[in-house]
Amino acid sequence: MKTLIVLLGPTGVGKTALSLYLAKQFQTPIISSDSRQFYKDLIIGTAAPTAAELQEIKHYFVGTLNLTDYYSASQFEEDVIRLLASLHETHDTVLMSGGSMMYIDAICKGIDEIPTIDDSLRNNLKELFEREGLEPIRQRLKILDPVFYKQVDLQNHKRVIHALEICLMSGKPYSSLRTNTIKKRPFQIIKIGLMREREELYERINQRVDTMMEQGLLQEACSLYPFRHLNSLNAVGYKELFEYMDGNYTLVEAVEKIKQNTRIYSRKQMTWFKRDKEITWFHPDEKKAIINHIRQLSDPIAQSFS
RNA sequence: GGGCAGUUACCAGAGUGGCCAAAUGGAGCUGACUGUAACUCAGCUGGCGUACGCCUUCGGUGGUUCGAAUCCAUCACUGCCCA
Repeated sequence: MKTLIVLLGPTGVGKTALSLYLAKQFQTPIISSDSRQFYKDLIIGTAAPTAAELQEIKHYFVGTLNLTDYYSASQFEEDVIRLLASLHETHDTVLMSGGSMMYIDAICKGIDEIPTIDDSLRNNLKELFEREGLEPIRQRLKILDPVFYKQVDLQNHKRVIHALEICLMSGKPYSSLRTNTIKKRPFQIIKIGLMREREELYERINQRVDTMMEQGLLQEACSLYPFRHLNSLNAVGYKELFEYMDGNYTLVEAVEKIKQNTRIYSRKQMTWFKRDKEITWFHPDEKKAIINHIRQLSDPIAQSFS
C-alpha cells in the first residue's frame, strides 16, 4: 500500500525541521503544502527551506510560481495527485508538509469541479462591488442560487462575490456544483499534526519574526513593493512592511504587527485543524513516537498485528 | 509655591445625574470557511447564571440626591504652563 504522510500544524511549530528529519528516515522527497512558499520571490517572509535544505532533500512546489501566476487549491490538487502517481512508482512513502489548510484538504479530500473565473468577469464584479457595495451582488445571487444564498454568510463579501462569479461563469447555481464528496485516493493518508503549548508557540513565532528581520525581510519586502497589490503578496510579513513603507506604521510597529498577525494566523490554522478527527497530534520533539506511529500504520506486517 | 488639564474595563478612548457593566477601536479568546484561503467573515470579552436576573466596578475617602462614572469637598498621582 502506497502512503502519503501529511505533516501539518500551525505556522512556526517546527514543521520544516521535522519534515527534513522524516524525509531522511523514510527516504522520501517533500511536497510543500504551504501556499506562500510556492512563490519563488517569497523566501525570508515565508520561512522557506534554505538552499542547503533544498539541496539535501528534493522538494516539490517550493519556489515554483511567479508572483503574477494564478494558482488555486484545485490546481494544487491536480498537480499533486499527478505528481504522487509518479513518485509512488519509486517510493512507498511520500511526505507532504505545510500548513495551508485548504490546500491540504484539497489533497486529502478533493475539491469539487468548478469553472475558473475569467478575468473580465472577476473585474466586473469587483468594480460593481466597489461602486455599489455588496447588496446588488447579494440580490443577484439570491435569484441565481437561492439555496446557497441561504447558506452563505451574507456579510462575507469574498464568499458572496465568488458564489455569484461561479453562477455566472457556469450558468448553473453554485450549490448544484457543491457535491461535498470525499474523493477516494489510491494511497493511504497518515495525518500527523504538530502542536505546542500556546505560550511556547507564540514565543517561537515572535523570535522567528525577529530572525526574519535580521535575515533581511525588509529588503525582500522592499524589492516586492511594486507588486504589493498582487494576491500572492497579501501575506503576513509583507503587507505590514508595505504599510511601513507607506508611512502608516513605524518599523517597530510593523514588526509587532507581523508578530501579532502571525499569531492570529496560527490560531486560525488550529481552529481549522481541530475539527479534523483524522489527525494524530504530537509535540515536534516526539520524533520516536511519530516514527513509530507512521511505521505502525504503513507497515503491513505491523498492521496485521494491531 | 501658583494656575490649568487629567485619572474610566487588558490597552487606547467615549460617556458629564437615571435609558451605564459603561460607545468605539486595538489586543485576547472562540468559531465559520470547497477554487485569489497567510484570504474573508462572525460571536464573545467585569464576576456568577441557559435565561429573566443578581453581585462587584469608572484614582481614594467623605458628601449632595429617590438615584452618581457623571455634582460638591478633600486627599493622592500624572501632564502642561508660570515661578
